[in-house]
Amino acid sequence: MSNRFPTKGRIIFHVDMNSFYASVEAAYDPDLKGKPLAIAGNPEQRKGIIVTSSYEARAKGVKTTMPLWQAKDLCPELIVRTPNFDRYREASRNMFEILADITPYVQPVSIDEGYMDITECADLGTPLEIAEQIQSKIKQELDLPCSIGIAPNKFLAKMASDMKKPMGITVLRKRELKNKLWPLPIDEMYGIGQKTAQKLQQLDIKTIGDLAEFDGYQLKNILGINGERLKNRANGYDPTPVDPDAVSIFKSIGNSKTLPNDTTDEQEINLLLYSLSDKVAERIQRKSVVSENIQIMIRYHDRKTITRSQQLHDYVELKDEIYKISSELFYANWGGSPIRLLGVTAQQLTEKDEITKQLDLFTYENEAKNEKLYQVVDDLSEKFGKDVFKKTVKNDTNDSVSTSFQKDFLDEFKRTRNPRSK
DNA sequence: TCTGGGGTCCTAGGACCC
DNA sequence: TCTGGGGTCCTAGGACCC
Repeated sequence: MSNRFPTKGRIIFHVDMNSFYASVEAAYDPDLKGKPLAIAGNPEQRKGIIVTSSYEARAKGVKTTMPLWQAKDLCPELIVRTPNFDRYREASRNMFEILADITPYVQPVSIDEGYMDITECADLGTPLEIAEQIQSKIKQELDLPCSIGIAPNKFLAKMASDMKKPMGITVLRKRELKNKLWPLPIDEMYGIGQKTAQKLQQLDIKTIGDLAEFDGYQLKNILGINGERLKNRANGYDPTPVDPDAVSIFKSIGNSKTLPNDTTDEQEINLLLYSLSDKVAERIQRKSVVSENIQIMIRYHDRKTITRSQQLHDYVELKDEIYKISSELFYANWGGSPIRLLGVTAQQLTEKDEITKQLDLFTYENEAKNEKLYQVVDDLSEKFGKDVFKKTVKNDTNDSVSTSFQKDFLDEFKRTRNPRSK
């Protein structure tokens, strides 16, 4: 079978919305256009940090994650709005629909950016024409600005979209790397944050070009496998495909919250753990997945953060199950000092469809029609108790009953059938 | 009276198995 | 009288991104 995602001679777009939240607000309320605008949380609740700001605000030095009071010091005329996430989600949906009109090979990476593989879209025009078409459609229909990078792979497209903002379209060809990419300072490279930039500075690597030409062996020693990858990217090599399905595969689903004030009050802590568990449960159920591992996060007064997780032998999805585990983890690990933030995350997710398939006895029945199999099931049923189907009644939201196998049983079952697995 | 909340991927050590 | 080598799973933490 031929490769669905050719890695040679591809044409990749990176579409990046410009100061997305601020732009959506300005599209909603045109009076905000051309003014220094910031989206920020409520300072009363210790969330007074800048989430996004307009270019006019950025010109005054306002930056993302800056505390609100600091932003106002720099820009006293700053207009501040609290986030309207429903608005942003809708704008995002509309934006991705415009992209999907061009090709099905669209990979959203966040609410406001995504990759497209337009290699097979030659009949729609040149890449530049297609990019112009997308950009003007998003502007006309949604009143939102974006920048588009055009390149032979995702990394270069990402770097290209950053080169001209707002409303830029930048083509970055392999032969242009030396002139366009290599002169950039190392900390502007995607994948290089503060820590890595520091390490590289010590090796006298100051630009992406320096990195591209640096000794690969030494890089690998210092940065591990990432060193190799970064050097490859600096040389314009990135084979990763545009994967439209990537976004739907969640590895974890979590909620966390910074408290209005640091606390040791157990009632407050329990209440928060419960509401976080509730939110996580609601989200995993909406996505029709179940979890085999629950993690909690505790951040203390001094911002020191610990995580503790529990590997489960059963699938969980209900808020009471998640709360119980979170609570146990919390009390087993809390030292008693004041808490700034709590988080609950469900990990090792499996789609419910998948487990019902996996766990459906009839699948095995068809697969191996022999008596021994039934013997195995009988033996194991005896060992694990008759009730190998675990019935769980969802509380509150509805009366539905979900049925699943006990995981222990399934593992044992599989092992018995195929001793080589595991 | 600094530093939110949502994620992904990688690493390193220990347990355990063959 | 001396401890190999490969592999997987699990846990905790760190780096990075938007």
